Amino acid sequence: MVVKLKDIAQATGKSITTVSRALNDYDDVSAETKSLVMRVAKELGYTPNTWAQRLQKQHTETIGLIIPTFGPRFSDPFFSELLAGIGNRAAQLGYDMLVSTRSPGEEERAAYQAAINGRRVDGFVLVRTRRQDERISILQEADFPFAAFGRAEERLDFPFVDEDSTYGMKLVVEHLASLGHERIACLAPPSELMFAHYRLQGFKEGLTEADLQADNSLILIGDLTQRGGYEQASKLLDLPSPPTAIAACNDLMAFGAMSAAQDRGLMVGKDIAITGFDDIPMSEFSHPSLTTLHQPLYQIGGMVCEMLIQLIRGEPLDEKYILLKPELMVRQSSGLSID
Amino acid sequence: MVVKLKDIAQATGKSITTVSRALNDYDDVSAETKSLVMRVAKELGYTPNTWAQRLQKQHTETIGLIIPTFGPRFSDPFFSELLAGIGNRAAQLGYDMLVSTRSPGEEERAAYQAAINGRRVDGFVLVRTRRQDERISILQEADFPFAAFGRAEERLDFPFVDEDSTYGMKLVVEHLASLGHERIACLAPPSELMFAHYRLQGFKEGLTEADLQADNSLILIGDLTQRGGYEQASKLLDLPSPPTAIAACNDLMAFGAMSAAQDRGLMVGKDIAITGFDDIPMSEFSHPSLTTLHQPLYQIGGMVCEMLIQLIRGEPLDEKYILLKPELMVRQSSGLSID
DNA sequence: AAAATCTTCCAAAACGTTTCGGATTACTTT
DNA sequence: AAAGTAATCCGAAACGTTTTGGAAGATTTT
Repeated sequence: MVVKLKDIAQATGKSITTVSRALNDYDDVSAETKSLVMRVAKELGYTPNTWAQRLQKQHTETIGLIIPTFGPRFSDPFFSELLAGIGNRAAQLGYDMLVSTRSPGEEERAAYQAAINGRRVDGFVLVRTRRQDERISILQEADFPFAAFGRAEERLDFPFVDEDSTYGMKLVVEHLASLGHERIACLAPPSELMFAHYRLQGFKEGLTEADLQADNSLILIGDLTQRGGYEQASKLLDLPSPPTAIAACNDLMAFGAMSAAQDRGLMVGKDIAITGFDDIPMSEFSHPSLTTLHQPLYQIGGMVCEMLIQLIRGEPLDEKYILLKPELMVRQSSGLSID
Repeated sequence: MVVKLKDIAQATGKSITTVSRALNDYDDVSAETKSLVMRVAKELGYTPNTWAQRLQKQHTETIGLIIPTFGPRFSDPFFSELLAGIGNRAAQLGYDMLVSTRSPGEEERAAYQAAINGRRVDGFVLVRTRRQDERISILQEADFPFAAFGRAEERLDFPFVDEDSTYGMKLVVEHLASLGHERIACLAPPSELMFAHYRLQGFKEGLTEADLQADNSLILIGDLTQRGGYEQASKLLDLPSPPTAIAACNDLMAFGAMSAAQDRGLMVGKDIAITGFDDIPMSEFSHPSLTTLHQPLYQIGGMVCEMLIQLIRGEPLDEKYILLKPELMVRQSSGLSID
């Protein structure tokens, strides 16, 4: 049988109220009673019933995270890093994390609504923001706390952490241009994703600044997976005049592109330059190692989580908008100067 | 304001009881009343308060997953695949998933105790079983439902899914031996992990069956990360007479080993053979692509989850013990015959 | 016409906790 | 000795739901 307050009350001869107040360290309970109650509670192995507590206190000490997926899975290392960052910070701050996956659309909407109305979580971490992001409007209308990794199209006001993707892609293009590349292709993410916008913008600005011609046939959209990168890069490489460099908008697609190049007998880092974005742990160990932009995903997860919890607790936010500068990690895949 | 049963009762002129029963489709409510209640509930945007429901019903429709970590993170793609499998199956069956990470020891124990006593979840999925696994005894003593991915040392009786690692490693050794390798090294996992035991056993049995000498100096323990694989493989490669093949016990270490070899100017798949275990999505796209053992992690996650939920619901289990045969995926990293 | 059976409804209790608003006792102060 | 103040304690209400055990009325059976 599970021990409840009543049992402790009986064992100590005190009332339920007093036991409760003793355990919560109220100061209208004598030191004596407190220590008695504590001792007995420990002896009996008491742990509070979470639901009763939550029903009463009206908050859950739980944050929610609904990962948007297109296929059924989210095995993207990008998410695992982020998830780890969020989860561990949450644990440190005494919060649980409720995780699920939904594909954007009716299902996702319903999941948010249910969680909000059922007060299942105290707030949400939003990841991979989209241009017209209905999640944001749902949460804002319900006046429900959330913090996001990523910005939104319209200048909606909510706390976020984001990296300056535009800046990052400019760095990459500048790097490639400085190596002598003139036909630089881009593997872009699906355009409804907010970061697709920023990265593509950076890519284009980078070309302009390097006095290079933008060629739309060299911008292909991939689904962020290795397979997608492979397929789109194959198309690029089979063009009559293929690019000499491919800037992928995430590492996974870059790996796919590397495979496509290697399958065509090209030596990545010599015959062709390939770059990524994210710097997932893998990229340091691939062959050749991947030139990419470092995002401290684990830390970012922690930051978003902390923001959210401050928001939930009604504490003032240290910073409401955080924009990080990604760092260019030059490795082998971009190679040396091509001339 | 959040809509509750009382509001619907008021709006319809029925009692709270009737409203509750109408919404739950009891058959002592007239069809008329039911549809009225349903309509009004929809109009008002009613969603039940989860905690009140749980407090009353005494179950949570939530499964727990505590990922054991050594460092602070769990960005291992192995876990993300598995997590995805568990989470999606759980969602399909109407369950939430509560995820956290703890490093084995006091912290982990406390997390389990709190979740059990606070009835925070209905059951646990246990991953990465250990030889003396206190989690199992805690759960069994509390008579708390759980299903595991992995077996345990003592023949404790609990439902599990596992792959036959011994068989898998034998396949690998056989494959390497058939290519002419005689000095085969092994990158083993920390020995307290249950699967370390099975994989090492398979490795040794494989050697015996191939009439090869086991050489303990060729068995090194790594921490399952790329970095660990890199470091341990470096030691092997710097031996006076280095191995010609390295069988790593997971893909991540295999990738690390590949880097170590490549950094020494060796061509993997030609100068040295390297194999992995798990077949994470990455391994198909690495260069060279990795010969490894395929485990359907996503499906395994789903299976364990389903077992657990059957257990929770008191339904008979389709199968209580599931042992899967991993499949050898021969790719480039093991190369061709070496003579 | 009385008794039995359905059908439809509901008041009240229960789940385990926290909190509100006193109540009691003991100790100080007048 | 009476009045005031602290220090402890506790009964009852509340959180929002489900379930128990019946009640009321309509219909059928005897």
